[in-house]
Amino acid sequence: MTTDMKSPKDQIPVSMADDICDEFRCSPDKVAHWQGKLPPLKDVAATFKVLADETRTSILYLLAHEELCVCDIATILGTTVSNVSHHLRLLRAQRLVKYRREGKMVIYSLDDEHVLTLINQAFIHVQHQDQR
Amino acid sequence: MTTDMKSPKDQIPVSMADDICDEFRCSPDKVAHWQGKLPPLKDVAATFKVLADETRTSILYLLAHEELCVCDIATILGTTVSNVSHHLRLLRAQRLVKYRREGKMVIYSLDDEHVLTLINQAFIHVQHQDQR
DNA sequence: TGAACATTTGAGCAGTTATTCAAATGAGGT
DNA sequence: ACCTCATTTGAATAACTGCTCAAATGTTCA
Repeated sequence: MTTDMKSPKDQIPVSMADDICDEFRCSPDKVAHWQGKLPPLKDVAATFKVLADETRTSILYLLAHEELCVCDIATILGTTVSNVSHHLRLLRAQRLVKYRREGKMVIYSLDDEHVLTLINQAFIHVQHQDQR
Repeated sequence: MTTDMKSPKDQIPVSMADDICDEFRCSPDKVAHWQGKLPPLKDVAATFKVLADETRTSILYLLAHEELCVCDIATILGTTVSNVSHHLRLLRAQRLVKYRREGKMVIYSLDDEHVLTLINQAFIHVQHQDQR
């Protein structure tokens, strides 16, 4: 899960970076128009990265319907408890899920209803793509 | 970009798989309820995977506003033409962008308005997360 | 035809990611 | 205190991803 994308320009010493003029080759106007106007798409991509894993989307989908313990999630998804726990840690860090202890078990539930909108939209997108 | 997640159960010989009863440990009812009821979240995750890269979301964002040649995209994003071309190939395979030749140049444009909904939702999600 | 430019392609590399295993932690029951 | 069960954690590994470079393809123009 990379956080920053490195622009090759950053590694070039300033003295050599005067080929900036070359940057405006094809359509100077179009290129100039976008100077510094790009929104923070890094964060957007990061959001998608969290959802770009079947195990994680499945966990979120399950928790959207009912709260579950780690063991149940692992059993339902047909994977290891350890594996699920690792993914839950990531989802917890993103504050997408919350948890509470109940005896020996830890019960997880959804902590962000809004991601469901995102998942549902992706669902629609898949169907939308299939009929093409 | 992985397509399938492997269930460990698949590698276990049938004779040993009779510990299936153990699968229903914590909440048999909850686990049973989900048997075969999970929607195709693999496709959903795959959709997110395409968008889980800053360069690609940036390309889509740019093309949502105007059509551009490869060189311009590369210049605006501050990366290599080659790199952009690789990403465009992926987006083309997903039918998210289309292209036409114009002289020596190849002009790319958006071919799927619906992904913008997804990107916009992700934007909202980011803002929604920031104020917590 | 050949030079110049725009784009594509393939190979290789470095960094990242998902999964597994083994060991550690925590909590309840005897 | 000990044993058992549920979960967490860390290390190790195999697979994947994005980027770069060099070479190939395609197109225009002289």
